Amino acid sequence: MSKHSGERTQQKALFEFFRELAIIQQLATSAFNQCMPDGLHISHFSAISHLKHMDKGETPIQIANALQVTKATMTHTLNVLQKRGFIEIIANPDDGRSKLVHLTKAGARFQQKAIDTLAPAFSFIGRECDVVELST
Amino acid sequence: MSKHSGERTQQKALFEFFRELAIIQQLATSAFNQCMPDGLHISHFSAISHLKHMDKGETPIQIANALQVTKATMTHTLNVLQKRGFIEIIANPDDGRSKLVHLTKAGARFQQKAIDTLAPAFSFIGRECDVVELST
DNA sequence: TTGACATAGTTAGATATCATACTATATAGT
DNA sequence: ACTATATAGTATGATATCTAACTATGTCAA
Repeated sequence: MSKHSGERTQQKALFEFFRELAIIQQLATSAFNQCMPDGLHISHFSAISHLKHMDKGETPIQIANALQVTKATMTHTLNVLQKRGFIEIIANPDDGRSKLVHLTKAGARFQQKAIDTLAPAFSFIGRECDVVELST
Repeated sequence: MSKHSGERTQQKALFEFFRELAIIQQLATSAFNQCMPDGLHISHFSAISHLKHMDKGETPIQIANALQVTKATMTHTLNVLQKRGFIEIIANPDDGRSKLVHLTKAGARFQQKAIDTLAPAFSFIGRECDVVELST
């Protein structure tokens, strides 16, 4: 096989890999979204989950980077969460340009509620695959 | 460790797995989209790529199922592609409710152009990982 | 100190996607 | 044959996301 046809084969494999990745992720996203309580989206859950892990307030930019979305998108997401009362946004005392986002008690309750709602839908994965090893 | 805490650990691992999956997919999608020629989106590339693999005309529903999007979304995607002249949509002779989608020469050219544009941006993966084995 | 550049966040406009409701055609059971 | 149900596709309205442009604040170098 020529070097060129090998590269083409590899290209094809790459594209198919990413296509499969997109499909799996879309299926998971769809399933998540359909289970999300109160008409919220997985992006809201992700932001709140990130905040819960962090415990200390994070800047919108930090959250955007962690979740790999643009800062404009994060502005939008945080507005929704603030209107719902799931987060508090205050000025960042260390940087006049910036803000700090904190999870509220209601936000933490929502996160737990979402997990409880989602878990049954995904429990089949736990039955099929033993992924406990993945967590340390 | 109690059965319950084991389940919770597993839950956490699952959520983190899907979060990572979403981030990787979002990075890949973003990179794809930034490289897409003519201001098109990866969804257009995916649909065209699917048609190219199929060679025979497919119904919108078949394409939607293959790419895991809703039929409403596929209607939208196909409208864009049709306006660009990348596909032809005809009535399905076997089913009065349905249609058949065919790739045009221009559509095939676009697909090749997209691959040529995308390949350099993703070639680093080929250098880092030997994924040739994945393709059969 | 001040001016150039960098960074945080917002705003505006575009688009992809979804859920829902609708039309038209097909299929199956009586 | 007729009616009920299912399926293919479209239309509508909502939302999440993106890019680009903008404001405000911080940083650094001359």
